[in-house]
Amino acid sequence: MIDKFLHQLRITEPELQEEIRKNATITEHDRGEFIIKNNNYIKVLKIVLEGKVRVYQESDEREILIYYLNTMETCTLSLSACFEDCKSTVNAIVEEKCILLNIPVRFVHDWNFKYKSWNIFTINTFRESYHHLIHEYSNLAFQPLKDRLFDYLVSKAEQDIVYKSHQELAKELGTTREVISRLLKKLEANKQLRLGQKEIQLLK
Amino acid sequence: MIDKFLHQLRITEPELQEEIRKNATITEHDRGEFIIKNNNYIKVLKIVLEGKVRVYQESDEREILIYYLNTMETCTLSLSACFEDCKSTVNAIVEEKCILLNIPVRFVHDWNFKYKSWNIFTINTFRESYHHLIHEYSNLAFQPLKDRLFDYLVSKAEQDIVYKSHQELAKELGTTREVISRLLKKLEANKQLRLGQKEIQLLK
DNA sequence: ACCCTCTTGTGCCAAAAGTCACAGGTTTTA
DNA sequence: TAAAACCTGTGACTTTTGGCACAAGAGGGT
Repeated sequence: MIDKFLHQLRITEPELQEEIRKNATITEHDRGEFIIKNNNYIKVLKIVLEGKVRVYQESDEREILIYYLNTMETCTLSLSACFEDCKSTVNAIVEEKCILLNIPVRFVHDWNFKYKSWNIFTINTFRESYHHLIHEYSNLAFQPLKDRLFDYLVSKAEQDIVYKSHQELAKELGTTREVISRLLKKLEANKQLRLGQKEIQLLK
Repeated sequence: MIDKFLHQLRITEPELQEEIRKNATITEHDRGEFIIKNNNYIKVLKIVLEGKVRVYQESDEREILIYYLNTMETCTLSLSACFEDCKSTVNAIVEEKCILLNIPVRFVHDWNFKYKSWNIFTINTFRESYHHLIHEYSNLAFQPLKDRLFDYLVSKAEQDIVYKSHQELAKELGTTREVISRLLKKLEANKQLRLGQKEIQLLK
């Protein structure tokens, strides 16, 4: 399991491989479990070896998706916290049963200047996250919700089907269930999709 | 001028100082000049030694502020581009006459693993920008425009006064001039500020 | 079969934000 | 100093989004 991770991230230095094996732990988590909670200190960097984690911000009853962590991805905010002790400003919850690699923060920090491949990993994580977030940011600023919803469905579809409830979509897009229901109805009337129970089929 | 920069960023390695002096150029730019244009390739990392630069995204007639670059700050997106050749997705325009330090991208990339202080500079730039952007993102998602406007004024005030037109505020907050005018009127009626010509005085 | 929870649909109304149109200031500049 | 360009205010209207209430359907478990 770790080998696959080392390979995918192109971590080739034997010393670094050894350090990771020695200092990292592997844990399993079921759907619904919190990996990171808002306002808690971050002690370990978590890398998703398998499964899916949803990272979001909340405010009162609303939520908004920051990003999903898929296989071989790490939480950029945790990574950031490795460079300066700080509290989390987000929540992370397991969406699909997952296996995590946990690396205590002090190593993450040291390795950055010690191992070239770790340095690249760090920089790339920041870069990709930053670009992704800017993109989401301007979508949020410029696009009407209807478009954001449709784009989101397209991006999340597997074989043109999205298996999510309206409530889940609402939370990911930072709005309420009724609004999503109505917009979906409009999209259906527009023949852009077909609605089922917890199942949205994209057309064409 | 460069010395001040080296000192502020705690760049202590003599070799790196030497490299910067040798390879970087200094340029001056007047208000209104474009530093970076959307869709252009990024060839040099620009660091603001003096002055102020506004970095924003645009869509049709609308704009939205990504961040301001103040003294001794660099454009995170340019920094990112140093690690992979790519086009800019933003515009950067000079707001206050400024002096820039220009470093060709290939150096920026190499120095990251070669000089510890440069590595720290890079990581810190990414970290701070990322946190800032997440903060803006959830404001955009959760806060009504009226609150965003007021918070923005507070953050931009010098001695409780903001010297900006409604049009400028609209562009920075991603909305239209009329909306800003009306919200400002409400805030004035609410005794939170007093309106003048291109001048908004915050009260209390 | 029955209960409970989750899911979806929708009517009605309110608030927030955007658009269009126009009028009268102020500042810049030629 | 007169024209042009920018700045502010505002009425009237539309669209978008949100909040509340209620009803009906689906699905799971005991």
